[in-house]
Amino acid sequence: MSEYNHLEIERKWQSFWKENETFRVSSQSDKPKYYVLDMFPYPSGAGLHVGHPLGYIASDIYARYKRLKGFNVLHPMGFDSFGLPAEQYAIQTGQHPAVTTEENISRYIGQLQHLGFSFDWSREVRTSDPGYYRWTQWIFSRLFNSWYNLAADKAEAIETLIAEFEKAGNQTVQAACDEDTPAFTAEDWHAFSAEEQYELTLKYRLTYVAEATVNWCAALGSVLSNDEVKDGVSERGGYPVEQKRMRQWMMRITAYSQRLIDGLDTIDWSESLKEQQRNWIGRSVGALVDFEVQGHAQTITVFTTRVDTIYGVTFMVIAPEHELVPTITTPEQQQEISQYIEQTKKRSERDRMSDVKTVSGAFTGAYALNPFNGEKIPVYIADYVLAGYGTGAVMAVPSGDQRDWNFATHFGLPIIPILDAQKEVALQADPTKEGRYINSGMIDGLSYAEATDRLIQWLEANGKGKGKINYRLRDAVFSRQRYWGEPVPVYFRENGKGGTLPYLVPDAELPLELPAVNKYLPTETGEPPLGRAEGWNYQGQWEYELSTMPGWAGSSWYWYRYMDPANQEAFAASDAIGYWKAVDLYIGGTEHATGHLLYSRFWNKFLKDRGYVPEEEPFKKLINQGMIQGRSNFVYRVKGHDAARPVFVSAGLKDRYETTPLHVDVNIVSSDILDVEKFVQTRKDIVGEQPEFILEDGVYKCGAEVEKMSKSKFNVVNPDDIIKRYGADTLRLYEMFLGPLEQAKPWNTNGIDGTYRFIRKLWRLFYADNGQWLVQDEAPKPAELKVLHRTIKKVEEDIEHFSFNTAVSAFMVLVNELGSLKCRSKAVLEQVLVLLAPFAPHISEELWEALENQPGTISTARFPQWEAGHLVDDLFEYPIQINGKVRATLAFPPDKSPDEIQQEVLASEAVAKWMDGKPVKKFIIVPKRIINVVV
RNA sequence: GCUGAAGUGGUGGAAUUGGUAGACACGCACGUUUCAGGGGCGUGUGGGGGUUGCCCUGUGCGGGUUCGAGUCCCGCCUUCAGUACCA
Repeated sequence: MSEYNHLEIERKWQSFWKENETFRVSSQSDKPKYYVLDMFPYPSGAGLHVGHPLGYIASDIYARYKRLKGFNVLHPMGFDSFGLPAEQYAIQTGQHPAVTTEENISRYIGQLQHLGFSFDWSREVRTSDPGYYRWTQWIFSRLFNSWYNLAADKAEAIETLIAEFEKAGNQTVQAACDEDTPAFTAEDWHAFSAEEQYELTLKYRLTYVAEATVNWCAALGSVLSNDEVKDGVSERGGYPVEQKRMRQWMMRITAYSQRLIDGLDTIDWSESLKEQQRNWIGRSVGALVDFEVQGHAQTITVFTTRVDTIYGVTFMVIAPEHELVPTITTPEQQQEISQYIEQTKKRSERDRMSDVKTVSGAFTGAYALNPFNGEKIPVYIADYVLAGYGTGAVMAVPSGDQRDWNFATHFGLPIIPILDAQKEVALQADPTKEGRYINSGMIDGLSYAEATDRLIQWLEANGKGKGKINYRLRDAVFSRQRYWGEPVPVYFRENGKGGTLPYLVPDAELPLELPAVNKYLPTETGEPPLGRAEGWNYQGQWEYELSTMPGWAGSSWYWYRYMDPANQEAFAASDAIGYWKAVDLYIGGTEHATGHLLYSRFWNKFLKDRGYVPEEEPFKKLINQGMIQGRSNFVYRVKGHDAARPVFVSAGLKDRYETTPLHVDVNIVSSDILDVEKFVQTRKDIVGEQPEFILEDGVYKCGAEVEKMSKSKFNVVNPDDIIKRYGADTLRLYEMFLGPLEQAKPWNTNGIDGTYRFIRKLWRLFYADNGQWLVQDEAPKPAELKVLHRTIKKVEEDIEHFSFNTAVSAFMVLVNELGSLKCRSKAVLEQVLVLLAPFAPHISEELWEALENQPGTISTARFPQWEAGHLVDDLFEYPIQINGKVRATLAFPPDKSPDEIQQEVLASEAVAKWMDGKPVKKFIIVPKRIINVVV
C-alpha cells in the first residue's frame, strides 16, 4: 500500500491484534510488572462520545510505552454493568436489564476497538455477571464476619472477638461498634442464649443492619448515599430527596477514618483530590466536655474544637432532635419548644441550607453549669446545630464564633471577651487564637497551646470530659431498594423473641443469583422489587434480604478480578495478586473523589487486614483527566412569526431582533457556519414549511456556548464519525494535542486538520507522492541524529510527566525537520516509528511492516525496545548578553571548560566592541542557555 | 466563608522550573503548484515605530528581590472547581 488510507490500515491492524491476541498478558514473567488501569465505564445506551476516550487514550499511550520499555503490562477493560438506567428502561419497557446491558456492552466494545486500544480483552470483567458478583457477595460475607480491633488498629475475624467475650466480656475490648452496645461481663456472656450472643456480635461486625436516617428518593424508589445527593436533589435525575428512617445495611467505614486520611500521604494523587477526601472525612481535633444540667441527673456532652474558649461560654445550644430536649424543657417553655420543633420538621434540608442568615431558636428553660467555673448558662435549641455531627450539642462562645455571636445578639445574651488580642467583640466575633487569655480563671495569661493542654488535663483528671478526635464521615448505607444490583447474601431467621436476625448464606452456595421478577417496580406493600420474586427464600423457609447492593459495591474491588478473571476458587489467586500487587497507574475522572475512590480504599484496607491482599493502598498513582465539554451551536428564531414560516437570523445580526435561541446539531455546523440545507432537511420540527434565513456575508453563522456534552443539547460528537473521516490515529493524537490531560476543555475540531496533516507528512517520509518507496539503508546524517535524539529525550520526559500535548508537538517538529532534511535513512526512520507507536499505533505498525518487507533490508524483531535518547551536540550556540542585551552569538563544544569559554568570549572582537573597555563585574555562564556579561 | 487550581497573541496552548516569551497547531495574509475544488508546498503573523540585517514595549493589576522574573516574595483583582450553619 503506497497511499495513506486510514480506513484500510486501521481495520487491518485492529483485526491483526485481535486474531493474534497481541496484548494478552501473563501473570508470570521475568520482566518487571506494571499495572495501568482505567476507571471502567457504565455501559450507557448512548454509547461513547469523544469525551470518554480521553483517559483511555492516555492510559493506552502509557501502557504501550511501558511495554516498549520492557515491562510486563496489565492493561484491562471491563464494565460496571449494574446501574440505574438499564433498570429505568426495564420499568418502561419490561425488557430485562441484562438484555439492555448486553447490547450496550457490545456497542461499547466495538467503539473501543475502533480506537485501537491495547486492552487484554481476555481479562474483561462485568460486575453484573454471577461469576463476578459471587465474589462481591463473598467480600460482603468477609466484612460481616469481621470486627475492627482498635487496639491492633485493624480488622480481625469475628471469632477473636467472641473469644474475648468469653474471657472478659466486652469491657476490655477496644472495638468500633454501635453506640447503644450494652456492657456485659464474661459471666453475662455465658448466660446469654446463642441468639442473644449472636445479636450482640451484630453490633461489632463491619457490615451490619441498622435503623438509619437515610436519603430517601421517592421518585427513584430508593435510598441514596450522601455522595449521590447534590444540593438536596438526586444526582441522577434531579429528584427531591427526603430524610427517612429505614432498616438498612451499613458499612462501618468510620472505623477506617484515620487510616483513610493517613494513607493519602503515601500515594501519588493530585493535591486537590486528596484534599477533597480529607474534607469529606472531616477530621477535627477537640474535646468532649460534660455540662451538668441544673436540677437533673443527666449531663449534656458537647464537642468543641476550642476548649480554650470555655470561659467565654454564655449559653448552650442543642439540636432540636437531641434526646434530652423532652427531659429538660420546663413546663413554661414547653409550648414554645414544641412549636419550634414542629417548624424545624417542616423545613426541608434544602431550606435549612439556603437560609443561613435568619437566626432562630427557642429557650428550654433549663440551665447548664460550666464545669470550670460553675457559671449558670441557659440551654437553647436551634436548627443550626446538627444532630448528626459531634454530640448534637455545642457550647456557645459569642465572642469567638460569628454564629454564636448572631444568636447572642438576637436573644440578648452576654458576650465575654477572652483574649487580649481580640478585637472589639461588641461589634462582631473574633475567632483569633492570638494573645493571652483574660476573664478565664485557671488559664488567665496563658497562650492558646498552653491553655488547651491545661484544660484537657483538668477535664480528664476530674472526669468531666476528654480530648477527642471527631470525624464528619458517617458509616455508609449499603442497601438499595432496587432490582438491578447484587443480591445481599443474607437471610433472616427468627430470634425466638418475635424478631429476626440476619444470617449469611454459606460461601458454598454463592453466587446468590438475582431472581426473575414480573415487574421491576416496588411491590404494592412498598417492598423492593425482589419482594416480587417467587420462592425467594433460603431453604424454602427463611426470607432473603430484599434490597440489593449499591452501585459502588462491584467497583470497590474490580482491579483484583482483572488479575485472575476466570478463577472459580477465589476472587483472584494469591500468586496473581502477589505478582500484580496494586494498580501502578489509575486514570479516571475526578467525580469519583468521595465515592468510588474512597470506598475502594476502604475495602482494600479491609482485604489487607484480613490477609487477602498485600498492599495498604490500591491505586499508587492517579491521574484525573479533565472533562471534555461540548460546544453547543445555536440558531436564532425571530419572535412573532408564524410557526410554518419561521425566520432565522444569523448570529452577528441577532441583536437587531427579538429572538429565541435554539440548539442546533453541531454535526451540521462547520466553523460556526450552518449547513442550511441539511438543517432544513433534518429539523422539520422547527423549520416549518417555508423558513426564511437572514444571512450575513452570504452564510448563516451560529452562536456557540460551552456546555456539558449531552444528547438534549445536540452537541454530542461521536468518535465513530471522526474515526471514519480522519482515522483513530489522528483522533488519538488530536485528543492529546488539545491541551493538558488534567484540564477541562471544550471539544472543537478546529485543529484536527493539523494533526491529520502531520500523519500524512509522516507517511510521505516513507512514500513519495507517486507512491515510490523512499527509505534507504543509508547512514544517518548528523543533523538527523541530532533532532531524532533530542525528540526521543523530550518525548520520554513528556510521557513520564503525562504531558502528552507537548510530546505530540515534539513529533510535529521532528517530522517537519526530517522532511526538510530529506531524511532517507532507515535507521532514523525506524526509531521514529518506535517513538510514535504508543500514540499512533496503526500507522506505526503499517510502516514498520513496510520497512521489513523491503528487499535488501534485514528483518529485525517486531518493534524492538525503546532506545533511550541521548543528546547529540557538536557545538552549542550561546547568545551573549552584555548588560542585559544580546549583542553576539558564539558557539562552543559542550565539553569546553567555563574558564576557556570566558577567555574566548572576552577575547572575541564582537564582544569587546560592546564592552567599551570597561572591566567585567560579573561573568555568568548558564550551561546550554546563555552567557551574561555585566560591565 | 473555607479549600484547591488558574490568569500568556485573534484561538487552543508552549516555555527545559530563574536564562533570547509566544514552541507546536488552528486561523488569517501573501505567494506558489497546468491547483476544478475546502487539496499540496512556501513565506509572514503579540503590539507600536522605523533609516527595514533596527529600536521601544509586552505574560491580570501594583510593588519588591536579581546581572536577568511568565516563573520567586509582598499586597490586590478576576475566573473555574470542590465544600459548607461541622461547633
